[in-house]
Amino acid sequence: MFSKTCEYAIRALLYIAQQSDAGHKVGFRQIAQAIDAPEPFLAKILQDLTRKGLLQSAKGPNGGFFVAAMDISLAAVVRAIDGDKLFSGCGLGLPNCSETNPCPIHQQFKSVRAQIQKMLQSSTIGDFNDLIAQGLVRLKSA
Amino acid sequence: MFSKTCEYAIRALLYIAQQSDAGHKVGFRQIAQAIDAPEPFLAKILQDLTRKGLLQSAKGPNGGFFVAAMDISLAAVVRAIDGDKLFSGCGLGLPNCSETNPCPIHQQFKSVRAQIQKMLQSSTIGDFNDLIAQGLVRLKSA
DNA sequence: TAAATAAAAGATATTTTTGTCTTTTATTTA
DNA sequence: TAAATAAAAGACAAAAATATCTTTTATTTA
Ligand code: FES
Ligand code: FES
Repeated sequence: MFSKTCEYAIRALLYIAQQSDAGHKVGFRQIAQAIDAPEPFLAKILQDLTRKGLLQSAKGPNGGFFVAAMDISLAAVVRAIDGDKLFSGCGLGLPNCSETNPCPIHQQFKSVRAQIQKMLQSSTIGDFNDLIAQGLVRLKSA
Repeated sequence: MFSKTCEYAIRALLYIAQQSDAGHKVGFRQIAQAIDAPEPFLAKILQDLTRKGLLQSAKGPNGGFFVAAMDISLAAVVRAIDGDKLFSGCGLGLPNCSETNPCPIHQQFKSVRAQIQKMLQSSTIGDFNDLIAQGLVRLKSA
């Protein structure tokens, strides 16, 4: 569904959002540990998210990553990392999905695609702060 | 959503099913042309599908690929090629998606996943024969 | 100002996916 | 049986995704 990069990005943002909510900035090592991601790879992803404005960072002692806008949708994150293929691309990989030139599964796929978009559009990275803080959901395996 | 391999597999099966319905066996070159796929790569995929019984082949003159069972579901094709990650895997890439140890988006994702499965389970490779024969849907771009 | 801290950037490496080429085997028909 | 046809198999190649390592830059605090 999502690329590995995108999975790490979402998990990292959810974690950082929760930590920011609790008043903490976090370093990428700590984030990598919290979401079980490879450190240098995650660092790259965080840099990218920061450049794109989905995340903020501060250098120096007491620095780290933090979230300023809790109302960024998961859809925005997916779009930033994976592009909008998931939201408008053809299910069978054909170019230019359209009503006038549909592939066999176009109608059915279109509706599924809309469901996915709805799900991602209606959740923000701040929506899960409490669940995460209370330990009711996980961001890593172990 | 699906891997490129899986996209080619579905498009190829839909094409072969329609041709079989019309009484024709087809060679992999013709299939590659019909669905706009790289010939040798497609040949590999067809071999794999044949080994797995989703497709039949005949060697020699007047040979080619053909479909014996029109009632194979698209879900079975996806499962054969991409495995069942799409049907039971975690949306955030965590191992062992489960109710008791859910990730933040588990509930929402579970329902989307079920939608996808329903769509793929309720369509068979023979369901589109007429639409394809009438040229009402496409299997390639140009 | 010096030292410590932490992110940013750049170069490099590995793995997986996707795509290609050549040889072999099986089948049919003349 | 010989020739033609077509898939099967195996080795190989390129591209993209994923992951790692090292150096640089900015910031804070003592
Ligand atoms: S054309 Fe394939 S999903 Fe729209
Ligand atoms: S645990 Fe993530 S979708 Fe179920």
